[in-house]
Amino acid sequence: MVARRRPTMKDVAEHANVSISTVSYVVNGSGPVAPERRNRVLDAIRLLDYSPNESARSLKRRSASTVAMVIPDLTNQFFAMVAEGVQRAASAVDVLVVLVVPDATEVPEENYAKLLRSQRVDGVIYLSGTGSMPAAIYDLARSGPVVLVDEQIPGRDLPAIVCDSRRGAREVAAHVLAQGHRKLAVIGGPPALWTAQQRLAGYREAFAGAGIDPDEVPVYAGDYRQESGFTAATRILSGPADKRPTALICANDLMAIGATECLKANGLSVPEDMSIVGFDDQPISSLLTPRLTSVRQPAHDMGFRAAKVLFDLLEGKDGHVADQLPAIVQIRDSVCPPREDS
Amino acid sequence: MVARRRPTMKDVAEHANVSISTVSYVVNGSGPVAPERRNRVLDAIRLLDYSPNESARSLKRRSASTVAMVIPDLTNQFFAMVAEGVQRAASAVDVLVVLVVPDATEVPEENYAKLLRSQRVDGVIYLSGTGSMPAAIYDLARSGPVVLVDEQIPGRDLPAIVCDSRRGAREVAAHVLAQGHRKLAVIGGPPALWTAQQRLAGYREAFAGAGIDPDEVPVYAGDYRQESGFTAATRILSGPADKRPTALICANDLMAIGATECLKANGLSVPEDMSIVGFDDQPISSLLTPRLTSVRQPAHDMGFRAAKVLFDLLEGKDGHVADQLPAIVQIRDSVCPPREDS
DNA sequence: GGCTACTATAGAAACGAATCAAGCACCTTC
DNA sequence: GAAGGTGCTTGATTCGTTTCTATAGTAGCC
Repeated sequence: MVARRRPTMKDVAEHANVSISTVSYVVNGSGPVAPERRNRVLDAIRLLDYSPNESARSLKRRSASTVAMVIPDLTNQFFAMVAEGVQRAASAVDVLVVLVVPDATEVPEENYAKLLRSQRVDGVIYLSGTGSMPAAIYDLARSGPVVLVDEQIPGRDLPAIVCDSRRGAREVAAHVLAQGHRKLAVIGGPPALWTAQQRLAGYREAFAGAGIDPDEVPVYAGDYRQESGFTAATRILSGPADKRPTALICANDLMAIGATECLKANGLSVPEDMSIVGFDDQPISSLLTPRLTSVRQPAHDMGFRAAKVLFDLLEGKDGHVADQLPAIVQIRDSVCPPREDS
Repeated sequence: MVARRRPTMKDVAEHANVSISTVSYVVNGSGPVAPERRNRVLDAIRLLDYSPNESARSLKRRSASTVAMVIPDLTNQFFAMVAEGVQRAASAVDVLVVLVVPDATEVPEENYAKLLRSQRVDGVIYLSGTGSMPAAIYDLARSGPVVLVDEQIPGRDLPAIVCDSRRGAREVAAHVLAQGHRKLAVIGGPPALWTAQQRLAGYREAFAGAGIDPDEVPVYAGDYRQESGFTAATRILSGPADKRPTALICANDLMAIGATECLKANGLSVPEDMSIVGFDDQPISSLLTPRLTSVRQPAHDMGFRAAKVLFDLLEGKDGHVADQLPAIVQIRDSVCPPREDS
C-alpha cells in the first residue's frame, strides 16, 4: 500500500530503449516515429501504467487546460443546467472545469483574478448572479479571457452568450395583458444586472403596446432570490386593496415562487385572485400548483456555447458572438383573466 | 493589448536585488529573511503584480491543490447543496474543486482514474448517483484518496460521510403507519446503492414494528430520478383497485414528485386518495402542493465534512470517519389517514 | 584572537515534459 | 563517388518553483 512514485517519461524511455524525446513524440503525436519503435513505446506505457504529469505539461505549455466557472448559486437549477452544458463542452476537449461559488468562497473578489494570474486556469466563464460586481469582472478580464453568460456589460464589450430576454419578457407580459389585466406590478431583478434591465424593458414595451403607460406600473426591485419575491409581494399587498394589481410579473421563477408563497400565506389564491408569471422556466416550475407560466431559456445550450467561445478565444480564434438564443414563453396555469370586480 | 509575459520569481528577485531563493522564502514564509529585505521583496511583488505560477509549484511540490468532485446530477438540489459544502471547505484552504459530471462526460469511467494518475487532482469526492459503478470506484481508489458521500461499499472500507438513512427511513415509515395506513408500497432506489439498501431496511424495520410482514409490502425499484417515480406509480395504479396501497413510501423526493405527478394525472389527489413521503428534503419539496413530508439530510454539512476528511487524508492524517450525521423527518402535508373504505 | 554556533543569503540541482538544433543513417541523382 | 536530400533519433535546454547545500558574515565565549 506504499504510494509508489508514478512512472515518468524517463522510465518509459528506458523500458522501451528509446530517448525521452521519442516518448514525448509518441504521446503527443508531435514528431515522426518509426512504427516499430512507436509500438515499443506504447507497450511500455501500458505496462507501466504511465500517464503524463499534467503539472509539468502545463508548465511547459503555459496553459493549464482548465477553466473556471463562476456560479452564484448552485441550487438555482438554471445555473446548474448552464453548468452541465459547460461541463459537457469541456469534457469533450479534455478541459477541466473548476467550480467557483462566490458565496461559499473567502475573499472571492481578489481570488478570481489571482486564479488567472497564477495560471491555474486559462479562462473564466462568468454567470452573473444575485448581486453585481462589475469591478471584479473588469479585473478578471484584464488577466485573461472571460466569457459572460446571460449578462452584458455596456461599456466594455466582453464576449457573452445571451438570450433574447427582452423579447421573451415582452411576450410573457403580452400574454398577461391579453388575458385582460390592466392593473399590474413588476418584481424586477437587481437593477445593475443586464438581464434585469432587458426584462424590464421588454415588459415596458408590452405595456406600451397595450396602451398602458409603462411609468404607471410599479416596479419592485428584488435580487432574483425567492425571499425577495416574498418581500416584494408583502409590500404589494400592504397597499390599499382597491389599487392592488391583478397580475404580478416576476423577473425570475424563484421570485415568482416567493411571491406565490406570500399570496398563499395571505389567503389569496393564484391565479384566481392574482395571476403570476416568472422567467427562466426552472424544471420545478412546472411542478408547482398552479404550474407557473414562465419564459424558457436554453440553459444547457447557453453553457455549452459559452464554453465553446471561451475555447476558441484560448486558441486565438477571436470567437465573436453575434447571435442571441431565443427565449420561449411557456404558458401554463398561473395566469387567468382578472375577476370582474377588480 | 499584447499578452505580456507574466513576471516570474526571477523578475521579482532582480527588482528587489536579492536571489531567487530569497523571494521564494518570502512568498512561502519557508525560510529566514531579514525584515528589510523582506519588505523590498514584498514591494517588488506588488509593483510587478506577481503571483506564483501554480503549475511550477505543483510540479515541484507533487500536489495540485485541486480535488475532483464527481456529481451525478447537478440539477438535483441535494447534490448541489453537497457541492456548495465541498466548495466552502475547499476555498478555505485554497484548494480548487473541479467538477465532474459523468453524464456530461465522454468515457467517464476511464477518465476519473486518469485524472488522479496524471496528478491533475490530488483526490476525489464521490457522490454516488443514479446508477452504480462500483468498479470505477475501485479503480479510482487505487490511484489516490477517495471520499464517498452518502454511500458505502461493503467489502472495501473507503472513507465515507453518511447519514443515518436507516433511522430516518424507519421514522418516516413509522409516521405513515401511525396515521393508520396498512396497505403500503415502496418505491426504492437502485438496489446496488447503499442508500437504497439502508432506506429499504429502515422501512422494513418500521413495518415489522407495526406488525406488518415486510415481505408483504411490494417494492418497486427506481433510479432516484423523477421519471422512475412516475413509472413505478403507473405500475402501482395498474393493479386491481381494491389491492391498491393507501400510502407510497419513496426513497427520494424526486421519485415522490414523479409519483405525485402520476397520481394527479390519473385523477387521484394527494394525500386524500394516497399519502406520499419522500427522502432528501430538497428545498423545492416544501413548495409543492401538498407540501411533501420527507427526511432531511444535512447536505451542506455532508459536503463540508467530506472535503475536510479528504484534506486530512491528503496530509497523511489518516482521518477516520466514525460518526453518521442525523437524518431528520420533516412532517408536512402529504400524509393523512387513509379513507375509511380502503 | 581563535574557536564554535549561528544566521542570512546565494547557488545549483531537481521536478517532468516539450522542443529546437543537430546528428546519423540511408537513398537519390548526376 | 561525391553532393544533397529525406526521415528518424537524440541530447540539451527550457518552463518557474522549491529546497538542499555551501558560504559569508556576525556574535558569543573562554
